[in-house]
Amino acid sequence: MSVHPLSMLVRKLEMRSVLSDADRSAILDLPMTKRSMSRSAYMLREGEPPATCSVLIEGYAFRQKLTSDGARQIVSLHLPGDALDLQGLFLDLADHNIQALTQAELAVIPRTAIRELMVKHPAVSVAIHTDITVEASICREWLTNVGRRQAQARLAHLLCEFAVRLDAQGLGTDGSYELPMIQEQIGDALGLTSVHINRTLKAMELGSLICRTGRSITFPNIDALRAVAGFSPLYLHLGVQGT
Amino acid sequence: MSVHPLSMLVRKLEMRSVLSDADRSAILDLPMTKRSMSRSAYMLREGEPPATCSVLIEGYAFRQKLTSDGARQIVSLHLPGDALDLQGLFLDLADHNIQALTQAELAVIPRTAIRELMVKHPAVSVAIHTDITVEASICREWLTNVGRRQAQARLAHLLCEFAVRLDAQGLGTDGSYELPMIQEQIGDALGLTSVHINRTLKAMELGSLICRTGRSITFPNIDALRAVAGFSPLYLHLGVQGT
DNA sequence: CGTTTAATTGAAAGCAGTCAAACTATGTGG
DNA sequence: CCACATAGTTTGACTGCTTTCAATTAAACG
Repeated sequence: MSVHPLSMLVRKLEMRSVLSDADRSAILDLPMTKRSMSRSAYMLREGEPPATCSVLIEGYAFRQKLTSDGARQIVSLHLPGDALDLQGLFLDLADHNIQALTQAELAVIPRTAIRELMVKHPAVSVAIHTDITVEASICREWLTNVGRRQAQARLAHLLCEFAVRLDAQGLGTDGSYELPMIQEQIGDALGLTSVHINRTLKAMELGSLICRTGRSITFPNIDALRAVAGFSPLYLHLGVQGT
Repeated sequence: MSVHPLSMLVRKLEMRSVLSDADRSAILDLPMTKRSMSRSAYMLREGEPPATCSVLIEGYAFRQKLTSDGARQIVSLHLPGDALDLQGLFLDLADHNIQALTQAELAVIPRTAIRELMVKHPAVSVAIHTDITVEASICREWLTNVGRRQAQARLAHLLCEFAVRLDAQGLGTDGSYELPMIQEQIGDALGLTSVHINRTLKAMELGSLICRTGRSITFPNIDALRAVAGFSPLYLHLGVQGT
């Protein structure tokens, strides 16, 4: 059964906004070209005008900023079904880089097409703005995570968030998943070094908070993990199901 | 000469979006009630539905999140003319707290009035969404600041940002300003302790990056400060003037 | 297989945190 | 205007989390 490439985006927008049949099909009728990105490939660079807006069909991606002395901070993570850079619709120049985290498949949509869609379908406009706003909320939580939690809690928090978001996109595998990031990237997302990520993972394993086989992680006691993280999913704005 | 309370908001929105005379006066005609907030008073609490949307007329405010073990992270700072919680228009529950940083004057506007305004005036809608998006951009930069810079660069970055934003709102006093935060709040914004803020301020004073008299700060060499911070104002999306 | 990339581990150093005390400013009531 | 209380700043000594540097092992890839 072949699924429409944008159906996951529709699904995601409908988690937080109400769309009519007309809205739905207008989204699915958006003009788009498919594109494959290899691991680490740049989809957008800081300082460039965001020409297009893509939706992740398969694989993972992240946004990233570099400081003047070359350090990297990952500022967001994207799952299949996520729209990359909807915010670029409102800004002339990108303030960050977007990169493929794994080999990825994109649906590339012209900015103008989305703009027109938003004018014709106010509900879609609201849905898109809601999505942008939720992303901002996640960023605030990440800031809190990096600014105010220690390594283990920070890492636990990221793992909890990833689990909830996978579930929300219908990609959940119940108590276990394949983490698409190498330890250096985890560090870049959490404001830590890869070496310390390694040690922290080991410590969490020792504490029976996680089990690892390669890059696949299992959570024997998700409640304990949430407690360590101080995780509360309110900021993901998923409604009651995200509890 | 008495100025309209919302004129600073209009000014701010026009920095990044084009508004017609009709758009401008529609904003100025928004129904509102004035309200005074004393220092530290809460304007919105996490978990609550955001009932209204206020604009800061005078004084300063900040957003803040608390972790489960009581630590606080300040996630944004607001100057006179800033709209507080425009993003609340799209979410059912607040994911953070908003507090007055100093004694402050607000124009409180009903959510519905803004919603109606946005429907009738698409340009205002775009301006508001642009504003929300820029706030998200600032959050990403803060995340990078906290995650990847050391104390002195982190603090220097905050000081640079504050200077540029004051200028942009027409509140600049050229090479010097009164910082509205106590050292503990600076620490909460930067993911550091108040003690360390104190020591870092002292170090920067010794290094002739800043001069202090009470809470007023002067910048004898703003270029050196920017260099220490690795500050680039692109993320504020002010156009060329923010360079 | 050999090569590259990533994970792991150890030892040492450093940045920032903690705790506690002293000092200064600010504000209030008498 | 003083005395006192409170809030905020400053400083010292010590601890500790995280980084750095370097080397080793394991995994992934062509």
